[in-house]
Amino acid sequence: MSPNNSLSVRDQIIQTASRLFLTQGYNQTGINQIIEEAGIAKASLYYHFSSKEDLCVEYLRNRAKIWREGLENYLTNITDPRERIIGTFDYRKKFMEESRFNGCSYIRIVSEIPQEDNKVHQQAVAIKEMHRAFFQENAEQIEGITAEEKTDLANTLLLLFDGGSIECMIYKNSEPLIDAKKAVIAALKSLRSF
Amino acid sequence: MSPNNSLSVRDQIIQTASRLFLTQGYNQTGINQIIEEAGIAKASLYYHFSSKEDLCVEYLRNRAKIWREGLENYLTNITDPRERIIGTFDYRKKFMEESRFNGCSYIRIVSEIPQEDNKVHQQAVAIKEMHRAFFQENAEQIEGITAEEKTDLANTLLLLFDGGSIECMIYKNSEPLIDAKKAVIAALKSLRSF
DNA sequence: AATTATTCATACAGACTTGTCTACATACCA
DNA sequence: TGGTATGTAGACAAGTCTGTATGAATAATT
Repeated sequence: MSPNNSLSVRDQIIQTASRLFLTQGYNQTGINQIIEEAGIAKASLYYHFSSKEDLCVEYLRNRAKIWREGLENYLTNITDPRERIIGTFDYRKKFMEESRFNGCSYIRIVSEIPQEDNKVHQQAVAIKEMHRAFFQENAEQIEGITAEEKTDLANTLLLLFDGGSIECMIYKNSEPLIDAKKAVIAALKSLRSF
Repeated sequence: MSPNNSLSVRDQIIQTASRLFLTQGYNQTGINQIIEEAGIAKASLYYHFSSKEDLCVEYLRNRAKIWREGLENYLTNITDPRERIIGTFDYRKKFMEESRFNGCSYIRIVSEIPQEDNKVHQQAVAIKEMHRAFFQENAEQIEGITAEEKTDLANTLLLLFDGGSIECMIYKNSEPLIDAKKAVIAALKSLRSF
């Protein structure tokens, strides 16, 4: 019975909160604006989420899920680890464009909430760990290079991924991720086995 | 006549605001906390700065100045552009350690204030431009490579610089900047002239 | 010596914040 | 038919925030 669409109230809250957190920032978005733009009652928000922090944790989980599922879908049928790595940067570019260059939710949140004992902060760091693991796994599947080269490659990929994501936000265009992809290809080419 | 030291009231405000903006974030730091911890009156703050935003702009300018002067000093007597580039990552590591891994003020501020028409946001982007120009200038001084290679190198350096800075904040250690330096050396080595 | 610049302490306005509560309506399920 | 889950509207508490105002004291400068 949502006014706009067929989303459940809970999903309507998550979707509106995501849009506002991304375009305005977490601390500059109030509960009152969320409920107003979502078209739901305040009591409904607090029925589904125990606090604004809790809502933010769910927002981060949801963003991570959208990224993960979208990436998996994008990389379907690509098995070569080098191609999967390059494809990840292509998809990141697409993801950032679809988010209107506000997309790196975990960097944004860690910037806004630097306290390590905060559960929102911790959730953001956990998402970062997911990205690290992804690159580590794919680097490990590259054959003909040493373990050290694999680790170095994974670290470099993560740096280029984060740098590209953050610069997309700063410059409001996706050039940095094109540059990052170039650097990734160069890094892969400099490996012995390529 | 400051209680703690011999700083002027204005410098005392900047210093306290810098510490709090970095450790707590801009939006989670109130004017009242700044004046209390700086040991000055509220009227004194508004005598020197017309608003909190204005204070934040000065904070960003001051951070950029500290970085720029510290880097120039660190690179004294180093003329080879490759060595200057590598030295920049060494100094970034040092800088981040001294800032207790909260140091990338411009990324933090853009994350907190994503509105492009905001003067604080604009000042942060201006700092980023300074970094871009620095890498561009040094890349251009490398001899024996094409103009395109110079541009690609500068872009890669900026990505690794930002990625390393942000990951230092996320992981609260300087490993990412060690990794970034490694990647920089690899990128320089892969150039024809090296 | 007189003027101006700087600083103090503190009260206050006005708007905002998150979260609670009341009271009621609807939907589903047993 | 009765109970539970989910929803609405909106008032309210209790605190936060930025910025202004008042009125006096001290320091620097001319």
